Order: sequence, then C-alpha cells, then structure tokens
Amino acid sequence: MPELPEVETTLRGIVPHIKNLSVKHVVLRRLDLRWPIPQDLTFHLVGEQLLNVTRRSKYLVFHFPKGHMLIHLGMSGSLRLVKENDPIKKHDHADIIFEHEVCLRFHDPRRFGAILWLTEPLDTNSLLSHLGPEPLSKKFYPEALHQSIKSSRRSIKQCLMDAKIVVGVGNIYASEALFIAKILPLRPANKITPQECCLLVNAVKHVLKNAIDQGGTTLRDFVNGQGQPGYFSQQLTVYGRDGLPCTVCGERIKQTKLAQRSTYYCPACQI
DNA sequence: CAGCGCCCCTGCCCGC
DNA sequence: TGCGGGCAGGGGCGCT
Repeated sequence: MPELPEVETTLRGIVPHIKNLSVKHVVLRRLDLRWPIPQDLTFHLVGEQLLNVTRRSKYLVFHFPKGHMLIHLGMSGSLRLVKENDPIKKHDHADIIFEHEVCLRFHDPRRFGAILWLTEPLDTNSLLSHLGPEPLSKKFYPEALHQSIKSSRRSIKQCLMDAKIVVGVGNIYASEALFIAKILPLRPANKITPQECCLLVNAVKHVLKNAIDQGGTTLRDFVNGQGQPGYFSQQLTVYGRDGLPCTVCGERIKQTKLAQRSTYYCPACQI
C-alpha cells in the first residue's frame, strides 16, 4: 500500500509508456471497489487519447479530452504495465488497453482503491477540492503548517496525516518524519513551536524525497509500474522497529496506537 | 465544527 | 494442519 512515494513511483513508471496513446479497449472484471467503477467507463475511454497523467495527493489523474479518470490505490492497489495477453492473476480487476498492446493493469486485493470518471473541473470535485498543499511544493512551508495546527488539540501525528493540513503523509512517513524532527508523535499540535514546524516541514520533505529516490517502500507487495519492489524499507528508522535499538542513541524504539494506527518513536531522541 | 471511531476487504502471521 | 484473532501502507463518512 502505497503512500505518496509509491504513488509517485507508479506515476513515473507508467507515464512515459502510455502518454499520448489512444485507448483501444477496457476490460473490467470486478466493479465493486471502494466505490463502484462506473459501468460506462469503457464508453468514455475507448478511442480517446491519454493526454497526460498527473498526481494530486495519492490520486492518479489520467487526463483525457472529455474528462479525467481518477485512480486511487487504497491500501493494497498497484498499477502495472503488462502485455494484454499476460495471464490474469487473482485481484486483477481492470485493464486499460492502449495501442501497441500496451496494457495498464489495476490489481487490488483489498479493494480499498477506486477508479472514477470525472467530467467536472478537478478543483470542484469533492474528493480533491478540500485537499491541503502538496508536501513537496512551496505551498507547504513552516509558517503555513504552524498556522493550520496552532489551535488544534489533536496530536501532531494525526495533524500530519490530515489531508486538509498536508496531503500524502501516511502512517509510515509520519512516524519517520517525526523521528527526524525529534518530536514525539503524541504531542498536542497546539504545543508545537514555529521552530519545530520548520524542522518538521524539512523532515517531511526530506523523508518523502528520499523514499521517492529509492523507488518507494515495499512492506508487503508494493510494486512499481514495471512490477519491481521499492527499497526504502531498508532505510526506515523507526517504523516497524518496536523493541529494536534506536539508530541514533541505542534506546529501544517504542510502539503505540494513535487513532487506531501503529505509531513508532524513540522515547529518548524525541521530545 | 473539530475530532473521534467505524468501516470497507483480503491476506498473512502468530498462538493454540 | 486447522482455526481464530489481530494486524496491515487509506480515507470518507456519520456521529457526538
């Protein structure tokens, strides 16, 4: 399951191979994802040229002349480029087949993902219109973060994972960024100083950039557009390391639950 | 209205 | 070897 680096890795892996190609046909094997795949997706896509693919938050946006196809990978989704006649595996729910037998195959065991067709402008869509800044953009900066969390009584980790505050920081990278910034995940957001916001913004950008450079994190079954795993999991400093020594000070990493999500931190390094 | 918890679903791992 | 419980990277939604 993909966090932002995995979605970005997927995007970079597929764009050069499908941009400007026309859709030949569409195969939908299962419609019941998080929301049903629209029955008429085939009608909207066949014969149309894919103008571009972009990313907003963890949504992949496929730009067509008459609308946008939105794909979200949920917890377990992946997109791969295959040959049309590659054997179908369990949970291969949809194929978009382009010219030259280029086939984009959507695979998602848990079916928390989504494939949607939008005709309204992107910025008026209810899934996209309320999203906060992209973490790697200049719109995510220390003063803005401080402004948006300074009166919140939630924990800083929950705020980091709130897409209205900043998009794309999921459960793994929230713990990792807080470790780098030396801030305890449970700290109330309204107690985070402007100086700490600066550390945190830098940490979020650093950890996400790093993960993208490594091709994303593979915990279970993430694969990029070519079916290859990511390598960032070898660099995780706290996530999943409950009881193991902190890489900085040697203290044992602790695990706790925050809003039903596993949370890891070093009780010595982080305050 | 901020914030919490539920829930969608399959697979995997662990303990008995 | 089988079974039940718990856990997993997301995030919209309904309720308080």
